[in-house]
Amino acid sequence: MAGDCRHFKQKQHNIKKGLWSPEEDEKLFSYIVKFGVGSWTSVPHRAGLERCGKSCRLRWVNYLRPGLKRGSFSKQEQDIILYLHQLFGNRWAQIATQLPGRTDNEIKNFWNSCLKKKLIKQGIDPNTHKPIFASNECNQNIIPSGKPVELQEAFHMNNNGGLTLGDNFMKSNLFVGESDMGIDPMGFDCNLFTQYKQINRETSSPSFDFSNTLASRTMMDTFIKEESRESSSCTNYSNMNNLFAEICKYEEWNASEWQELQKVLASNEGDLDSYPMGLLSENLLGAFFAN
DNA sequence: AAAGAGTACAACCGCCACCCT
DNA sequence: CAGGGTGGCGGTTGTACTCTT
Repeated sequence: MAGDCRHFKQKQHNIKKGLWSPEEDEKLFSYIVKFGVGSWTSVPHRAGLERCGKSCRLRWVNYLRPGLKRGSFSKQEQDIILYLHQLFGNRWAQIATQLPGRTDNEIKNFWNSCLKKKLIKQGIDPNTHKPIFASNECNQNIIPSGKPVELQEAFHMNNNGGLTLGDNFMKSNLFVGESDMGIDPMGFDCNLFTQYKQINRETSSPSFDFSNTLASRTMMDTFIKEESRESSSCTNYSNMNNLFAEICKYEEWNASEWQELQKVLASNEGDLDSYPMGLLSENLLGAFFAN
């Protein structure tokens, strides 16, 4: 079968399985840092490992890759997972794109071992995110019950019970992109920030009100899903400057503030904390400088 | 202290889609 | 167009650790 190690052109004997030793980690890490990945098929041989390429790839992606967060999920991360799972279902890779430093495997494990049970305990069907014994579908909100503060602020409910992207949507940490933690700045515009900008470009209303109708909910779901689907073919470093400009425009910076940032970017130094850039981390700027 | 149960997480498996020849 | 190679994904299993009795 193509999915197992057989399709990584390797002899089947001497293929080690199971947990990775620190020595193996060291070999793989130093090889990739030195030479990059190239073809995973050739990595084990070149790195002196008795593993299949697929196993090496998995170890790198899920464990060794720089920028990965370790440790337990924060309340905010849990809220985001809950929300995105309601939108995407078990599309862990999609969900992971919105959680910088977390891998799809990690999120999947966390869901299966913890969040799922939590929901069931609360009487919520983890598949549908609706109360298990609920009969009236109209009463179900798109935001999970026990609405997380962050999400509430980002997607606040209007008087009709509809969903509105509020001003705080931009400011919420939902917009801390992949570039935070210093990973994958190439994928920055895959995140909800771009989706929001897209929405604002395509609609005249600055708040883009989603009333609580099936049609509008479907519209929003579809929109986000479509945007996410496009995520693999997104930006490159050259877009970063435009991105900064966009953010500054949104933040309504004046000309002098913008010039100040340009100076900092040019001089590659300065105290970035003093800038009103809640969405941008120093790591993002670091990635920008590094380019 | 030991054994069994439960939990968390790492790793594997099988399938699919894409690319290249 | 067909077929092989490869990377990526989601589901599942295995294992180490923790908790409970």
